[in-house]
Amino acid sequence: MDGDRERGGSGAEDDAERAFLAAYDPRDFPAIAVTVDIVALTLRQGALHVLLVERGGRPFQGAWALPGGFVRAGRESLDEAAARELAEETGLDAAQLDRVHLEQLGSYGDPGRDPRMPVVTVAYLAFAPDLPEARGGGDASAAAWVPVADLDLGAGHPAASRTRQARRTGQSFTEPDAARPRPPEQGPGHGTDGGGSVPRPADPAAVGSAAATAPETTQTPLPETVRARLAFDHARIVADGLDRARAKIEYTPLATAFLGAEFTIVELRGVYEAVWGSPLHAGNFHRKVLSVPGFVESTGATAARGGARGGPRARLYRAGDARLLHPALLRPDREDSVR
Amino acid sequence: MDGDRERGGSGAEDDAERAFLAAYDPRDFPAIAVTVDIVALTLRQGALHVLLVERGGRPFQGAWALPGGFVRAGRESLDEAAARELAEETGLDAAQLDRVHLEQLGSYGDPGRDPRMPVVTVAYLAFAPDLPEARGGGDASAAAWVPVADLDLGAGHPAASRTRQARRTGQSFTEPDAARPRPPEQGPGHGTDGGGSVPRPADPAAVGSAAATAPETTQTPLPETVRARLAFDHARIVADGLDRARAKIEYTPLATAFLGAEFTIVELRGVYEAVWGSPLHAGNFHRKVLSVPGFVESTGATAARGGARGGPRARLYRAGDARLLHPALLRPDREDSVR
DNA sequence: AGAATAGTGTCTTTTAGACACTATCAA
DNA sequence: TTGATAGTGTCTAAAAGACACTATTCT
Repeated sequence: MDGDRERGGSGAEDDAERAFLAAYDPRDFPAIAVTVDIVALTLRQGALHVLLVERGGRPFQGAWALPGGFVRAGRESLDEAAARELAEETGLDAAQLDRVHLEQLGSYGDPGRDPRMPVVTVAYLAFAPDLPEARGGGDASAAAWVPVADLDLGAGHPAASRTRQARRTGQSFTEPDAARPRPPEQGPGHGTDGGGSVPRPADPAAVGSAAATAPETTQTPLPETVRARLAFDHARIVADGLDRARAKIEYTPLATAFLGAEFTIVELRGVYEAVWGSPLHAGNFHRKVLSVPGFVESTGATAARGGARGGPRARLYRAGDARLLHPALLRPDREDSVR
Repeated sequence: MDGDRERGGSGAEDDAERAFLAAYDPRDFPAIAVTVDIVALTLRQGALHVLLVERGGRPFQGAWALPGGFVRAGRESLDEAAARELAEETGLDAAQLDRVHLEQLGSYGDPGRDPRMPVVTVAYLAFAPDLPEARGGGDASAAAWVPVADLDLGAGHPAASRTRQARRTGQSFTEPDAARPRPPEQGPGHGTDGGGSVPRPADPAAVGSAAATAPETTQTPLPETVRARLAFDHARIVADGLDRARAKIEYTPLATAFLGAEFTIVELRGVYEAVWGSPLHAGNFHRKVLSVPGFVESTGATAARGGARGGPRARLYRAGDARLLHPALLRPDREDSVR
């Protein structure tokens, strides 16, 4: 439903329609502020990072929040607003933005989520290749790519995964998210998606090649405040975004959106390991990726040099033309605990 | 991001925070009307139906639209607004509503989607068991369950599936949706979901048992106007909802939400066939459903009578406690055309 | 009696995953 | 030279799907 449907009237001639619209007063209707917020994910040094901004104003002054802003009513679509805000916050130009995958995540409008007024935010999820350091552009006092592992997303675990699905079912998580079953997506509202309680540990410290590829270059020492909870309900939005990302790379080739135009299978595996938070079998992963039609296509070239500590030079690939992976790359570790 | 972050200020003491909020004027911010619209699906006589209301007022007077209405700013969550509107439109009480699955589908806010003013609608998707005839309650002049097959959802095909994903990629659909690969979900905005262009036809007229179970009881002769395009962008929202529904029953036990508390495997198969629009192998389906842990559990009882034209009495089951199906029931027919 | 139907058995193909192995390259 | 690494081969188990078959019930 859109707008009212109370006021009657009969006869649907164009003239009457035009007259009606001319006499229409939008202020007769309840209004809510509408914003977009972006969960922008990227890989830096083999670890998953999310773009956050430090709030310059109240409320939650000094706290970290998702980049975003008001939708320009009637002048842009929600998608356009999200792209615009992402560009403003990252300083990306149109060409770079083109390489970023952007999709709607869901809307959040609980009363009181913003203490000032009713605000509905339409959250977006972005997958970006490694981007230049965020300039605290726009109106944020600072912007930074923050390792997802450093966030406290509300369930008391560092890896940040179990969202309200898990909380809803009352299951207690004793393991990081690698053990979660694949959650098909859905809006943030209701749902039947699982959270799995899984007994078997999957050593998160040993997330193989992702970490291996990256020497101990501790970039931007992260502000203490990041460990504090995010502003508004942004912790939940980020958690939902991570859930979506983890599910999405199972069925789509979107993992390639985290990489450059050309990449090796090992780098691609690094994406999956970083997003899923668990190591994958190198040999099987390699064979599987090549067996999915349209996932990647060979460039014929090979990487400039071999593995970090030796080994043959890896072949280079670029993203294929598939929009869906078939067969899919299912997450391991969901045991049979999908109940 | 929520609300402004421009106005500076330092020091985050609680008193200052309170003072700030007291002095805050929400009218400083651009406002947009926010509504919820519900794509409510159910099965009637073995065919998938969607709940529509006839618009009593302008614009689109006399056209069919999704049920929905304004969100009561600050007084209810989006989920609550959707549940309220659904109850109002169907006349369901709380107990019945409890058996309806409701989840957020996505938000739609293109400029001009409502000719009167900027409106963002948060669409919801509902799966309901066969409900009493919709009373044109609330403010709609009429409400009716309309067979999805009778809708013209914009791509020139009766089955209503290919959405803007297909249009975006410029693929031309020559087949109904049975041939679509499984689309992982995503918001309505961007995406990489496929639309598959598939050569092999899957006779949509022969949707086996679903139709077979239902004798030729042509219910409510459908108004001519339904074949006209839906109001606003509701055709696209319905198409997105159908896509979501088709994907969702692959990985979740939500197909049971279309049935009563107790059901037979054959009835469950009818749900899949109606939603996917293609016949399934009875024997394999039966074995597969029973092999998925937590999908259904036996009640011990059997149906009152056997199949319509003979056969043994089917056993009765109820929904199990699984939130996800593992292994999933993947849609057939996606060929290898997932590219 | 005849026909349709619920449910099971069995076989083949595909896919997932474990493991072993070779060839290549960095240090 | 040593050791890590890219990539392949092979085997087993799980799952998908085709087909045949039995037993039960309606007309």
